[in-house]
Amino acid sequence: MRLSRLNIKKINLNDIDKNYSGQDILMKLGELYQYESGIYGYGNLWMKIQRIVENIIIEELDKVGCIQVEFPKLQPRKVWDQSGRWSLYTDENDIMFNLKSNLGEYGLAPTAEECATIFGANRLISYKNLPAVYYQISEKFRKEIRTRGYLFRPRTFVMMDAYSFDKNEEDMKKTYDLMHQAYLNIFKRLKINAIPTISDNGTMGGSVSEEFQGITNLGEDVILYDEERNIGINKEVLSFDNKDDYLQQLGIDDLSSLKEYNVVELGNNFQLGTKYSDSMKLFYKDENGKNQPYYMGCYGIGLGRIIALIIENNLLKDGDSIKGFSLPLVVAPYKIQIVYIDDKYDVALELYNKLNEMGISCILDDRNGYSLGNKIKDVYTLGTPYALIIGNKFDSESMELEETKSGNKMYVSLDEIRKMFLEV
RNA sequence: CGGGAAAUGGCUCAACUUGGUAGAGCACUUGGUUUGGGACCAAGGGGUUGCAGGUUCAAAUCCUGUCUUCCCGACCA
Repeated sequence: MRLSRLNIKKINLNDIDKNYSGQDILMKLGELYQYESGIYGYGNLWMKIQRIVENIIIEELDKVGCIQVEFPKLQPRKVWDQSGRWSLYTDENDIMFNLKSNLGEYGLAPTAEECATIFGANRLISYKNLPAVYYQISEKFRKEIRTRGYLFRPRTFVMMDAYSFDKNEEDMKKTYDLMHQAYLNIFKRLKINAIPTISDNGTMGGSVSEEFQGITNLGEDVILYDEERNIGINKEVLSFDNKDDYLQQLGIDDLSSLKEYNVVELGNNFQLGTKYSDSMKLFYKDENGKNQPYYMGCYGIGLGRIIALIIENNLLKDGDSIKGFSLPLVVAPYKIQIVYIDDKYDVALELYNKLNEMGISCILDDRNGYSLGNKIKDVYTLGTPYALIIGNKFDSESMELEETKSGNKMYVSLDEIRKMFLEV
């Protein structure tokens, strides 16, 4: 990408939000825009990162046999009436945006159990079709009473939600475990420390659930973490009447050995059992041709939260002041940002073309009127992991490559760059 | 929904206490000099101070209402 085409705004790093610096940098650049509380527009950088995160999630889910689909964002009321959750979501919890029109009443998807169950039941007619897992990655809409932390808790956000169908409880648990493992793989690839955590089941119904909590000092929740077994327990559980049941279930008897972390909920998985199959009266035929309920599970991952967490957890600081951030290589849409002094434009352009040909995506900072120093500073504000600096002493066999996260500089040839980025 | 805070140019803020019709830095435009770690000089554009009402000769400033945004809590696949 040529930076002259991106039209980012010049920013003053003294002005940025001290709490959510990374996201505020994107706001000030114009790469995020807030229309009103909790409703955002996303720029090039955010969307490119999102596509990468999506692809990693898709790859890992496909690996365990999940099927990518898409359910409607505009959901007819009758779909929600079928499970009896319309009033729960529009009155009692008042979480769903709903609207009336001359065509009828609708809700903007806050989740999709009903749609998924209908969709699944339409084609999972026989026990021979089971198990099955359908998932989508799409925007969700929720009337969050209080938005918070930019994209950590907005009112519209992108989420992966999956729905599993099984013959019985035992199979449901197997699928649940399979998804658990897929989640661990996803977070591992994203370089995020996400801890499987026990907590309250909420209003989803079903008996078993777990959260995947990402460690960040901006976190809303507090968990106690058992490092040895890589399992956490939400601190709120300790105030429950039946907290001993939870602790016993986990085999925890000494709370003092657990570490406390602030976390943000990145994923949440549930064993739903037959709740939706029963309430919506949607069944499959067993070996004897009799109706049987689906044992379902649902599984969610918040993409926006993942991206926000990655950005906020990888800030670059100079003392107390924020310089920018540095994306982990796996999620960086552009791996290298080429900055040059004006009379080295030809060299820079040639390198830009060669890197692109090699399949190493990069940014060419071809803006006019910027000093080399200006351009280097903007590498940090865009989060690009590496800066290729082309100055007076340029030597094609020993080019200056700065790793922004560490500030370390190395001197490499094009061939060595190829090895670094393509043969990892 | 309970508690708190703030609304002044694109951004971050000042002026409000003690009323006299708005100012700085950054950003933007033009010209010139710079160009290796967020340069400089000169000129210029942009705000009926969130909205409505009240007090007053006079309101960004005082009073009332209201909308919005942010923070704490409650809530929350």
